[in-house]
Amino acid sequence: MPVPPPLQRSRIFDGLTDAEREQWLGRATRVTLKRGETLARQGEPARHFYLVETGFLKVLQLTVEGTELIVRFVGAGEPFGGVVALGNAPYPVTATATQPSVMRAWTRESLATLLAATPQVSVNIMREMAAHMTDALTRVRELTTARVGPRLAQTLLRLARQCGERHPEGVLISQPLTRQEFADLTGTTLYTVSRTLTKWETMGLLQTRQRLVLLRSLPRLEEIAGSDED
Amino acid sequence: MPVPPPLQRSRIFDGLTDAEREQWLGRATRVTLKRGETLARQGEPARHFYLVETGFLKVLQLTVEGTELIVRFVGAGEPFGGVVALGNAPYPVTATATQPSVMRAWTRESLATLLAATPQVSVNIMREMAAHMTDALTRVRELTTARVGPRLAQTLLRLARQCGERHPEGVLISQPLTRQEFADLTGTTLYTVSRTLTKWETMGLLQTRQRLVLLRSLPRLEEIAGSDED
DNA sequence: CGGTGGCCTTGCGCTGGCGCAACGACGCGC
DNA sequence: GCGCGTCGTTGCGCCAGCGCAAGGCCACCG
Repeated sequence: MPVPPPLQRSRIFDGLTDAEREQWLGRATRVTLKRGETLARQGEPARHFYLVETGFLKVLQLTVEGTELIVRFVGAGEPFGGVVALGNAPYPVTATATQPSVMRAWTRESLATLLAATPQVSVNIMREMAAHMTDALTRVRELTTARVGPRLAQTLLRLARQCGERHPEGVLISQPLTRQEFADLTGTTLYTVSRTLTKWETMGLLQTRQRLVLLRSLPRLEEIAGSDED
Repeated sequence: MPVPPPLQRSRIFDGLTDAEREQWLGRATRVTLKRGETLARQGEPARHFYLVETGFLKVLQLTVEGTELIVRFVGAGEPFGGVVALGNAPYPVTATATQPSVMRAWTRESLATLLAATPQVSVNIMREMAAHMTDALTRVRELTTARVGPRLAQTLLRLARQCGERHPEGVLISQPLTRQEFADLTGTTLYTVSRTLTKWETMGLLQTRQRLVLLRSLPRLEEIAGSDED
């Protein structure tokens, strides 16, 4: 049985032999999710470690008052729940499929066994986590120092890196996102997002149709992201 | 040679026998820092893993433009640099002593050897890191939703947890911090911090002398922190 | 003891961006 | 084709909080 490419290329398996990869994948079960279904709920005990085979997840944190924070998106080849499944803390976040998705899942026990056999993977998981940490700190820094314009530009560029598709006229952010979601990611309101995007659209920097955004000039967006103007 | 108490109690060594602890500490070297000296600089290769024996560190992230973000403080018994020392990424942050400090240091190589012998420690490190992640996300959420008042109250309460000392009239934040530092931690300006603290002082919620803050009513501060008023 | 430098306070004017309200566009189901 | 629900746009008023500028307090030093 051939292993699907995205899993082969997952950074989680960096430095492993093909045999070791097979060993991991042989122990996994498959979970399929419909659009909108939830994989893990904040507060529930973390029983599994997941890897996205195909699809896309939205990771949320819910506050006591019910407001939600979009933590990140998880695409093909990316892991979810690695660290918590090792300790015995509950999931600190909720993960929901934003499109039909197929996951590979390992139980805590399999994970422990496999990590003991191939310790390189735990280093890879930590590396992944360190990257998320850097991301989170970048967000904090931007929120405390940058104005809305640059922050929104950053958000667009980050999304382009995470789920951008090459397109004849630029880079298309392949995930449909509402204005509210852009606002949540940027730390502003849907009104300001709407106003700013329409302004940039008239300037020719990008193009929006429905919930999709096509970035037409990465350099100029990077310029905005780096400056303190919008 | 008796092991200093703060290290004994470090969460990093949870689940270890006394002998295993001794094994770790026997491999460590001691580093002493004067006030203001820097232990690790952002961008430098991460060669060591540290544990604070006594003292206090300020962890900063510097932006390209030179603005600095206070990431966290590290007190006695707490680790620094655990994850990066495992991978081969450079330090993502700078750590500076805010008072005379004594550290224990392990090289990458010792760390790898010791972790192989006592894998529980890597789980402990990950747990620690997960806590920092939660902290960072809490900060992001607060910055995007809460007003300055509640955020500042949160900051004070967090500091009280990290380095609070019982005091006949309340809890004293044992670290001297400038208004600018409170502002950096809260995501506001020194002006607003000053105004808010003086207001709370007249209300009897707290008392400031020099750079020290004495919290006199945790319940009322928690109330402010949780509401959307100030 | 007077000077110097670092930190804190506070009055004041200004504005970025929030958020209501009203309306428009689009897709979907019946 | 019509109605309904979701999402996006935009005019407008408003205010939280920023940041300058001026002044005060305090510690430290020669």
